[in-house]
Amino acid sequence: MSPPTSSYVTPRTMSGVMELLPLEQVAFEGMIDVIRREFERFGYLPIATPAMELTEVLLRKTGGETERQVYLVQSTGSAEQGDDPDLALRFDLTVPLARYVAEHEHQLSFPFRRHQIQPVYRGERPQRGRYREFYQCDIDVIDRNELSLRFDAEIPAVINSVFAALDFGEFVIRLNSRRLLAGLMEKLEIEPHVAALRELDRLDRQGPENVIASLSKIGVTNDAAQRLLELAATGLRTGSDAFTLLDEIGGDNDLLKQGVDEMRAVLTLVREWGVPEHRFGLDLSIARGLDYYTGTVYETTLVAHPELGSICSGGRYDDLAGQYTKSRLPGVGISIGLSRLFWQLQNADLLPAAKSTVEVLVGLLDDAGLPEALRIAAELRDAGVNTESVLVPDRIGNQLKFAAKNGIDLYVVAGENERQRGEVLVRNLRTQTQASADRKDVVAAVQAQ
RNA sequence: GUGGCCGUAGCUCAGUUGGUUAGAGCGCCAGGUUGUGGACCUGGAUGUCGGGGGUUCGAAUCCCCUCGGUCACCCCA
Repeated sequence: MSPPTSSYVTPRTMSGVMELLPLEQVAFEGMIDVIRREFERFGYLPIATPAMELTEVLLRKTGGETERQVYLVQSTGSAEQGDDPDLALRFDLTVPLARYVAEHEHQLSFPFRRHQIQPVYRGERPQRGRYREFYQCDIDVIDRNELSLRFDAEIPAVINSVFAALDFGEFVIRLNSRRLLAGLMEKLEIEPHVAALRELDRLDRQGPENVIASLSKIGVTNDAAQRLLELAATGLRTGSDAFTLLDEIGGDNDLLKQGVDEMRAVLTLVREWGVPEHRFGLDLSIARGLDYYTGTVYETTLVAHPELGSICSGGRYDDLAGQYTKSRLPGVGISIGLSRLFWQLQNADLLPAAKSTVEVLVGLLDDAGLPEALRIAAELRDAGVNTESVLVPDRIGNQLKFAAKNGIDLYVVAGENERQRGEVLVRNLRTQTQASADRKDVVAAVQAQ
């Protein structure tokens, strides 16, 4: 890529990674702050796991598909010796969690609620809004032996608080049950459950004709496929409509009866958790491709932007850490794909105007004013105001331009004129107003803005 | 991993059937304004036309290879 005559290497990142400019980074981290705050309001504790795991730990559970997407890690020394890579980058936060809980089971308290906000890595062909390194924001609850269905309802309550706080418009949490779907398939005499679930999950992308065709390939009769899709086509049912639909499905077999009963209980509990009726419902087309889900599954979409797809999804798994321990550790949780969500919001122009973490720029018009400028800045910092100091005098126009370009709303300066009068100038760039204040009142004048 | 499309300035692109020193808008920098920002005006910088090879008197333009990007599938956040 770089010309051989040039001594420079073209500065670039690999494709499929998200690197932001400072003001974008401020917005991104602002979202993380909100998400973490809401997670912690519900009692979820933070954990962090290493980006790398031992290959044998990471790949124990997975089938061929995920294995293909895992980045193997190896030191050059190890490679020179011809060793196999024994390290790999995590591709989600759930598998590391399983290892973590199994490893530290006896130091943890159950039910164990944890949140984890870290990047994960997938060796995929990069695509629109899909990354090879991206942040996941996960919460999960793990318990021993049995995990009450009440936790299945806590999860939507947390999601509700998170997205209400993020304030990107109305959203809806779609719930379904893998057990219920399995019961339905038993009723319709659809045999390979997992494969059929995956086909169902592709309904929105592939369209009904293709899904029926694929289903017939795995031995599902046309009639059964038709009836399955009819049910899936009912789409989202909120409020009492959800319960009506559950009544209609009934309970022709034990599995179906259990699934319907559980779903009924979960929906009732979500209501009791105080999630508004219009923000959650039953959607029989939600299947989730991941095969470790066994019960309730979730997907969340923005009402005004269905094209963005699911911005938060998860579910219940009856035995999270079966690969690592004899203990039976059921869990339920969700993951927000923050990098993709951020990219989508940015693209849909849904992010608020960029704002700096710097609240005040203290200007400098002449060298003689430096000591005073530094004192003013120190006073502001002591008062808890993030303050950036101009250290080399420049034209005031350039300083204001700098503040404006960098999302700083307030500009404070004590030039020669102000210093003689014992004043400071406080300019608000957003309201385009300014006023002089007594030098001693500078902190109050800034805080009044 | 499979398949399609595209590579010209930092970005979006124009470049007439191959024909002199390759252009525009936006952005960037400077000045207009030695104490007032987003507007306006003036000026400026930046390209081995992704790289290599070939055809030709002549290639950004045609051919081959290669690298990169991108989209769809697979899968998923």
